Amino acid sequence: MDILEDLNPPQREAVTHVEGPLLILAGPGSGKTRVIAHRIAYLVDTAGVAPWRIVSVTFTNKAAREMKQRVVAHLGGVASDLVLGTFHSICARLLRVEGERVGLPRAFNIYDDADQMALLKRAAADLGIDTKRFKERSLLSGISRAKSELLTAYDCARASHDYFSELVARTFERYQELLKENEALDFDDLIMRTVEMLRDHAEIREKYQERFLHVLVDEFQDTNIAQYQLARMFAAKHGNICVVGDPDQSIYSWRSADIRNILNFERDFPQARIVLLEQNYRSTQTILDAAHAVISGSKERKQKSLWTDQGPGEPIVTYEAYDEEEEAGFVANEILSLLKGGHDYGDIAVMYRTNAQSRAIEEALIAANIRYQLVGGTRFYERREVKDLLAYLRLVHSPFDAVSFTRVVNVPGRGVGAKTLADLERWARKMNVPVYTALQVLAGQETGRASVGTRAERHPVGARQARSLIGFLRMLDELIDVAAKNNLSTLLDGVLERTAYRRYLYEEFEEDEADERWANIQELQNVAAGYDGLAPGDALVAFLEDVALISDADTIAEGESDHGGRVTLITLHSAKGLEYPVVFMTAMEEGILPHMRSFDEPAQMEEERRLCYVGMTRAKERLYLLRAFRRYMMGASQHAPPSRFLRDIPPELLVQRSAVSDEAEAVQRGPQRFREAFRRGADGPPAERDEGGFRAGDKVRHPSFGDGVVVSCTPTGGDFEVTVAFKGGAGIKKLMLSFAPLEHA
DNA sequence: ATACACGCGCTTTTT
DNA sequence: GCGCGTGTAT
Repeated sequence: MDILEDLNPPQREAVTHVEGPLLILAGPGSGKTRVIAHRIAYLVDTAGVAPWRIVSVTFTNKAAREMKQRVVAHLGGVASDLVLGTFHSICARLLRVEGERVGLPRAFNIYDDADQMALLKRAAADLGIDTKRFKERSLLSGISRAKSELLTAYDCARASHDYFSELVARTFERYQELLKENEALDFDDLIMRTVEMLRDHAEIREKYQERFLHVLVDEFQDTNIAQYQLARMFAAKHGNICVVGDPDQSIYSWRSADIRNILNFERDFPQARIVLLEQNYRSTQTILDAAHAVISGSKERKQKSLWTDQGPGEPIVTYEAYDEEEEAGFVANEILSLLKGGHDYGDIAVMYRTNAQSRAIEEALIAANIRYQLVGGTRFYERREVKDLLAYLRLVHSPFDAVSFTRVVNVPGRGVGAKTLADLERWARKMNVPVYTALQVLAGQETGRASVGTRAERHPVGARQARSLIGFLRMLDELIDVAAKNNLSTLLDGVLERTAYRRYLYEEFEEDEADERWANIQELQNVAAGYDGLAPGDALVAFLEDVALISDADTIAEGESDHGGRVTLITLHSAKGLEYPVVFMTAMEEGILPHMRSFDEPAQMEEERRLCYVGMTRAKERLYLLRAFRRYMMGASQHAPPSRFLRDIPPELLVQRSAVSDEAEAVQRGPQRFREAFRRGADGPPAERDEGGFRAGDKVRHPSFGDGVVVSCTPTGGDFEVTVAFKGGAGIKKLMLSFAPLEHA
């Protein structure tokens, strides 16, 4: 079979082991996606398995798409019969098909994080919870964690052991009621309800268990208990379950991913074949050695090696910048010379621990005129204008969706304020009907003439407000009508037209901001147009579902080597599964990587280590490990010592880069020396060495910004803020200098 | 009902 | 340094 030819022996074993459970432990860059794709092709071509009897679960939609492409390359069109997607998308599909039989509304909406928060706030408010003391976010994550272990609100209540967990249980119960009222499922529900459905309904369970001859799970180390349970249920009849993962790349425990699943797998399937993929086809030996040195610092880890026959390649470049601005400047400069050296924009990624760090990098890249794409941050589908329009579409799909209703009932403004809305909601609750129904009743009362008593006795809303509300209801009904008869583009046009959304944008925002937001809406129209081939009802369902389950990482442009490439700015988490010839890891500092929130939890510290490992192993040819001497965090400038992970890397693998060696060395030695270097740098006479630091007119030289003149120096707390005008393009910079001797020296 | 001003707490990571 | 919620003035 020719598909086996270009595989190494363990890969070949992983592909051809057809019968029975299989655990593939695959190091980074070991070709695991290829192995899965080949395995699917092998199952179909050689083992004669019908594609529709194979279910293959990936972590992101992008991974699913990639997988599909690869399988199509082997198998052609029949690949479209595969059940291939993320846990969430596969479950959503299953629930659409079977959900009605188990009591799910036929048109449920899927709530994303923001919707969940909105709902949770209501639940907390209903219960009178002091959200100053108990954060909505932690209540929600408590609920989420419970669901990912298949626990119900009732289970939680029984297991609650302190006040907080009791509160979580109570909030959970109310939150779940609200979801039901709104005809919505959250992310965790998608999994949990599917598991419950299969558990409680024998005929549905048997149907799928009979059907799924082979189950494949990628990124197994990132699955939670519920997902593992689901995979096991899928595979229960035929027992052909193949999971692929790498414990060293487990970085999602905060999302309830349970590293124990791998151990449990070995326990649940003692006869499972285990295959280790250790040969790396991605990185140079230098990068692998450094990454290995970092991950080896982890305790309780299965010893696993990584090797390549590629040779050592370039040393890893480290650099300590003065602050994040200079760090970003270094990145930009280095990118420019890489581009000159023949690299393409698409070859390069800049990675960071937290999204907030992207700003400094972005500014530097803009200044240097370097094209980039930002992954994460304010995502397209989280933009206000996009969410508004989606809320309209969701209302059309399911008018009982109160979260969407609340969002747009007064957007654009139509004179329905918070008070009116609250009155309406209270009234609806009194009658024990959804808000939408209450609104219909209200409309009936206002239009019908046979009214008894005063208006206030019927509904609690003022006349003007009632008119606005009825207008909104009529519009919604019209749109529902439009949706039934027309394609999705027409529906979206209808929404825009009837709401005069464009006018609203230009009234609400400055012109250029309105332009930008309108462009986003046009982009949304482009996406919607892609569904115009489907029947009206199906298109809306498919569109809303795709949008709810899509993540930003799914839209990363492929690093095509044409001239349209862009430098990628991405968090370490989102970078998992990707690879780039050149990788910059920024902010290799204590407090950032590892993050300060991990300091008191050894298990979390281990996860930070794995995160660092994941980042390093994204690099194919060149790796940069950068840090800044001080960094602005939460408004204040703070000194950050180098990351402990840097210390684990053998020095012979590293080369320290500096712009001007003397000064750069001073930077590394701390502010005292740095200041001296600063003074010494220029040709003028040294300023008086009084405690005030610099004086206006002092000539200075900075390792990155070059020569400059001090404009002012003002003491702020224990520090001095020095403003320097630099010659050439660097402009005026403010630098913070500290006189306190630092542990750094 | 809306518009603006002020204070507060906080930032991990995302399907 | 920013977004959010609360408070006050039109």
